This record gives sequence, structure tokens and C-alpha cells, in this order.
Amino acid sequence: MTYSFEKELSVPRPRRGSPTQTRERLIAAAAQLFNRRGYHGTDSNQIAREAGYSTGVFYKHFADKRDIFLAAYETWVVSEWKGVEEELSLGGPRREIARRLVALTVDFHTRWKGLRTSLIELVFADVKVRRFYRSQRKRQLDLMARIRGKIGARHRRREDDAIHLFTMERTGDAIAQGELRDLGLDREVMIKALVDKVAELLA
Amino acid sequence: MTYSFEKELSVPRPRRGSPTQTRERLIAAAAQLFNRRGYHGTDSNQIAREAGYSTGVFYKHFADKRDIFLAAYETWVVSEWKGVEEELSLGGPRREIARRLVALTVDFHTRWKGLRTSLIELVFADVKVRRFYRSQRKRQLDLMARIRGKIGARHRRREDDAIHLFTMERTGDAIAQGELRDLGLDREVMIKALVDKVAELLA
Amino acid sequence: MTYSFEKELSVPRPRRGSPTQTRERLIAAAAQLFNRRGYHGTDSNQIAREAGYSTGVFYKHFADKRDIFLAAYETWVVSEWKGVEEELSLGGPRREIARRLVALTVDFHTRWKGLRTSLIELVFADVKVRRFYRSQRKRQLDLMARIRGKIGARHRRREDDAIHLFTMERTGDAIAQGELRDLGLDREVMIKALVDKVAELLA
Amino acid sequence: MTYSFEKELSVPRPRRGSPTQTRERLIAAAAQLFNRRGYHGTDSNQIAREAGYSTGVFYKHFADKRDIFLAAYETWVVSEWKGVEEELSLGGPRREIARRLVALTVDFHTRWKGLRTSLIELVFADVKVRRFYRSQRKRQLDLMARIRGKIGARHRRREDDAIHLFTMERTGDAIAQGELRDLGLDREVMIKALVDKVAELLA
DNA sequence: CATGAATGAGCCTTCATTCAT
DNA sequence: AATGAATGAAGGCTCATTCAT
Repeated sequence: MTYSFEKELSVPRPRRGSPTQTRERLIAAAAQLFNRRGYHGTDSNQIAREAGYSTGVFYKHFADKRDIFLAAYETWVVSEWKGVEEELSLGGPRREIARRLVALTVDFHTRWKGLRTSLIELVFADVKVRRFYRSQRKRQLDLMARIRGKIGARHRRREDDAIHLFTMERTGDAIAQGELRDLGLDREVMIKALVDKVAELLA
Repeated sequence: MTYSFEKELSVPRPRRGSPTQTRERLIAAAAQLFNRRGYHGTDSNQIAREAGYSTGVFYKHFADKRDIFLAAYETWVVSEWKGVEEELSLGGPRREIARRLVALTVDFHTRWKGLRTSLIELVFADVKVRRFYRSQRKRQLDLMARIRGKIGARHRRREDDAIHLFTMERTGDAIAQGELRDLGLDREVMIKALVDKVAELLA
Repeated sequence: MTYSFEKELSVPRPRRGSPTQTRERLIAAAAQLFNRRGYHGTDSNQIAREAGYSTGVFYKHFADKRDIFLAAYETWVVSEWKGVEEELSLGGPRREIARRLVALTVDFHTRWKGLRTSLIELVFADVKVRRFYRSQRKRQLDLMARIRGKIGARHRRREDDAIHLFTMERTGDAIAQGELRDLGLDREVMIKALVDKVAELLA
Repeated sequence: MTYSFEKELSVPRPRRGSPTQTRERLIAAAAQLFNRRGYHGTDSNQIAREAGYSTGVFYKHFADKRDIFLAAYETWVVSEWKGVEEELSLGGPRREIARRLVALTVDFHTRWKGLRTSLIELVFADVKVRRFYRSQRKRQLDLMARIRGKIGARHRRREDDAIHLFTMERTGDAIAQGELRDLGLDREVMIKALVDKVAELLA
């Protein structure tokens, strides 16, 4: 699966385009770089160059590095949600849906593990990022409640949803970052365990 | 009257203490600073000064900034394990033990949330930190298995232990970082849910 | 509904006006900005925007930033001379004329204090500005001599005229920049002293 | 005449010196550079290099470029005052003193014309510089009053002192910057005129 | 062993100027 | 003639690390 803010990179260098396009290209490049080298390992000049532009453009579109990070994060979150909704809309047996959702989560965490890592750090170190992150988080919990309502799953406490989300998230990170191999754990077993949890949640 | 040569008389402040003591003071100062301002927010010169030494000592005891981070991390992990073992050795009803373990976890995550955050980032960005972290992780899983053996709890798959660990860890972080308040979740409910999980694990 | 090609329809805002008019608008905007924020505090892109044009026009009319500064300076000098001549042509008792000339000077220095300040700096830093400034200066001295001739004042050395000019100028700057208040000096007393000097010069 | 903050430059490069010495060397280098190329034409890295150091030292001693400018300005003002007092203490006939004071002023303005020019600009553009400048100015007026008291000259209004100061200053600048030559004025005549004014002031 | 002055690579950011449309 | 996106040199400043004393 390829998400909107990745594919731009393959397109040939621009000479003169619309601001929106430039902005998107910058975000895509930033996402890639943050993801590959981390927030602190990426500098704003690199982002511009990676997007096919010169140094200066960057600050025509973003106030600073944090700003473009937030933009990249948002793009990423939006595409993740869209993915979840698409999977759900495909329907099928509960267990099948659960399987696809877990696959999606693992895929996302794998693809964006560097961005996620930077996010965690910035949420700690930067108030603005923290606020943005929390607001996204809240929407995510709301979404979960709504989804379960639509599906007709039985009611649960928001707290249990949250713990579930945390488990999925942390385990997704572990898989993404190759912790399993180092810890001698079996990937399939882990994934199956997650699928069980999700399926139960949809019940 | 003041004579210019007076400053010659100023005695250099004595620096007593064994190398081990110096090292420990540096680690303690580093842990505090990393925890408060994060790894990137901490200036290596500050560490020495905070510990009461001059810039140079730092590099007499540690190869670089990462190195002292690892040392701080190790100190922290060791003390966490010791805590866990103490709680277990106190014995009592399963549910009581679980309660104490959860309290301990939450306490640790709260006290060291900044250090944990930096750790996550460095595990991603730095091979050496990653290796060290993974080895610690493995020992933790081994410890869990051993503990359950000693207690006489029924056997479980290592994978389930890992997921459990991840859940505890991520939820502990959420509590520590004040996510609950922002998400409108009830702290007591969350903690009770964790206690249930741990108690079940000890069964 | 919005169709993507809609933006093609957006009409470019019409830019009427002769080149001369455009040039004048640019100069006026530049004068304002240089005066308000100083030469180095003014972004050349701002000048065009402030004048109601886009970035590019600027370099269609002026070779560079310095060039428009010179143009602004010239406009200003010309209007100052015109002012002086008008005051003189109004006639009246010597003292009355002196009073009006001082008022005019103070007014000019106050209105254009930022531009004057930038000028001083550029005269030092930039050969072209220096040359232009000096030529203006010479014409000013010539003008003074001529004026005194016309009025029938007694002859004086050019050097004394110059010193007089410097005094007026520097004191005008001090008043304009609010130095008096900071130094605890009385504005009216200062102005009266200047009027005395000018009146004497016209004698 | 050589003033304390110039001579350091001829001394061989330091390897490791006292902070005070380093600071002074930096100030001396900054004064030279600001004076030669102006404030905006000088960058902080250059200052350090010119003083014989590497980039970083600069910010160990000064918060920013403005800060070192103020330090340079202060050194300069102090040495000017010292010069004035020395000349006065030498005594002699009034006219002789006046002659020496004018010579000193012209010398100072010539030597530091670039620094003065930058000062004027910064006084306009920067609040902190403005405040500092004004406080210096006030002390200068106080000094003048005191000097005249000591000498036994007849009392004058502060306003007249100020105008006198402005005249000396501006004419000094004109001489320093070579305006005379461009305007076809005779240097000796100008200086004699200034001496007359000063002598009158001391009467 | 400790000190702390000094190093210098490198990041973030600005802005005068160009040029494709 | 106008537009405004893009350029890129350069400047301010930080900070991990070294080394003379």
C-alpha cells in the first residue's frame, strides 16, 4: 500500500509549481527523512533538497522544522484512519476484519516507525506537538467508540478501549522495530494474539 | 586594599572522592537532566557542572554523551528490577502483589518518563543503544518466566508475556505523561484494569 | 461543487498605470519602509508588496535595493529644498523667516528620521551612495550662498555656512529622535537657540 | 595615540588565556571590524577569527553581536573621556586647551568613524543600544558641566552645552569622513572655527 | 585527576535577487 | 509589464568534544 504523501517523491523535479504542490512535496520529503533518520537527524536544508528544491523554499511554507513535522504527522494520521475505515467498510467475518486491521496496524507501524519514534520524543519535549498529538488521540478514541457502535459490538468502557489501543500500538512498535527477533519471539504467534484481541473487541 | 596577586592565593576547590564516586555523581546528574529536558535538550557541559565538576571530567569517565546515557539507563533498569523483586518477596495474596507491582510500575514510569522517552528515540537512532536495550529486554522476559515459575503460576507462552509487558509499559507511559487527563479517562479505572491483568498473570 | 479547473478562471488582478507611476509608487513605499524600519530592517520583497505590486516588478525598475534607496533619498532632498525655498519666498521679518526655517527643518528631520539614519550608514558603507550624497551636499551649500546673496545678508565664509548646516542638522536629529527628553533638555529652549543662529545667519 | 582596545591585535595568537584577556581581544577585534566594515558588514565568526580564536568563543563571552558592539562602544567612550580629562589636566592657556581638545575630537572621530556610523544606525534600530547610548550621553553632558565648573568658566544652560556638543560631533564626523574635501572646504579653517567655539565655552 | 578555555562542524534561518510563466 | 515561486549564499548561533595547563 502506498499513501498519498509518499508517492510524490518519484515524480521528476519541479521547476515552478503551485504552492500546494510544493508544500505537499516538502511534507512528503520531510516524512521520509524524519522516518529514516529521525527528527534530530534531519535538517531543514536536507528536506528541501530531498523534495527537489533549494534551501529557501522551506521557510516559505513552514515556520520551522517542528511545523513541518506536525504537517507530516497529520498527513500520516489521516491516512491511517482512512485505512482503518476502508478495512472496516470491506466487511466480512469479524475474525477476517480483525486480521486485516492488525495487518494494517503492523504495516503502518513498520512503514513509519521512525516518524513514530520522533513523535514520541517531541510529544515529551514540545508543548505544541503534545497538544496536537493529544487532540488526535482523543479523536481516535471517539472513532473507536463510533466504529463499535456501527458494527453493533457490545458497549465497553473508554478505559478498556484505551488500554487496547495502547497494547496494539506498543506491540505494533515492537514488531516494527524488530524487537521480536531480538527477543526470540514468534511473529506469527504475536500477530495471532493481537488478532484475537481485536476480534474480541469487535464482538 | 586589594592587590593584584591576591587571586593567586585563591585555593582551587578540592575535589575529593574516588573515581567511582565521581562516576556515580555524573551518572546521577545525567539521569536527572536527561529525564528533565530530554537527551537532546541536555548539554553535555551541563552534566558535569550539575554534578559539581568541570567540563573535562566528563570525558575522563565516558566516551561520549551516549555512553553516559547508557550508564544512566542501566542504573535505572537495575533499580526497577530490584524493586520488582522486593515487591514479590514481600508476598501476600496474589491480588495484593499485583496491586503493588502496578503501583511500582506507574511510579517508575512517572519518575523517569523523560529518560524513557529519550531511550525510545535513541533505541531507534543509535545501534549501540538499541543493542543494549534489547539485551536488557531479554533479561526482563527471562525474569518474568522465572518469577512465575517460582510463584507456581501456570505456564504461559513467552509471546503472551511480551504483550503483557508492552501493555503495562505503554499504559504506564500514558499515565505518567498525563495522557489520561487529556483523554478524559479515569486513572483509578485504568489502574484497576492493569491490576486485573497482572493478577491474572500471576495465577 | 468545486471543479479543479476553476482556478484557471481566476482573473489576474489588473495592474494599470504607466511605468512612471509604478516607479513612483515603489519609491514612496520604499521611503516609508526604510524610514520606519531602517534600510537593513526592510525586506526588498516587502517594498513591492507595500506598493501593491509583486516581488518581480521591483527589479524591473531598480537595479537593486540600494538603487531604490537613492531614489527615495533624492525625492526627499528635492522636497526639502522646495520647502526651504517656499518659506523664503514667503518673506517677512528675518526672525520670522528663521522661525519658519527651523520649524521646517525639525519637521523634516522628525518625519524622515529613519531614512536619515539609514543614509548616514550607507554613506559610510557604500561608495555610490556616498558620491550621490556628497553631490547633494554641495548643491545645498551653493543654495545657501545664493539665498544669502538674494536676501542681501552679509557675506560669510563657506566654512561657517557648513558648520551652521551641521549644527542645524545634528540638533534636528536630536530633536527628531527624542534625545532631548532623555537628556532632560527643554525643547523650546533648544529651538529658540536654533532660531537665533539662523536669524544671525540671515543678517 | 593608541587606545587600549587596539593594541592587543598585534600580540601573537593565544593558545589558552584568561577569560578577561580573551574578552578584551574579542572586543578589540570587533571594534576594528565594525569600524572598518560597519556593523552589518561584520559577522560574528569573523570577529572571533580576527581575534585569533575559533567561532565558538564568541558566544562564551557575548550573548550576541549587539552585545559585543555595546562593549566596544563602551570601551571607546571611556577612552575618549579619559583623553578629554587628560588634555584638561595638562592645563595651559585656554586657547591651547581648546586646540588640544579639538585635535582630540577630530582624531577620535577619524579613528572611529565606522564605529560611530554603526552606532547611529543601531541607536535608531535597537532599543537596548539606544538606552545605553542615551545614558552615556547624559554622563557626557554632566561631565561638561563639571569641567566648566572646575575650570571656573561662567555658567551656561545645559541646552547650549548640548548644541555645542552636537556641533562638535557633527563637524568632527564631517572632517573624519572626508566631507570637507568633497565640499571644497578648508580643513584648517574649519578646525580654527571649532577651536574658537571651544575656547569661548571655556571662558 | 581535574580544570575550563577553546575548537569547529553544522544547523536553522533570512533575504536580495532571478526567471519561468 | 507583471507575477510570485524559486534560488542559494551567507549569517547567527549551538554544542559535543578536545587539550593545554
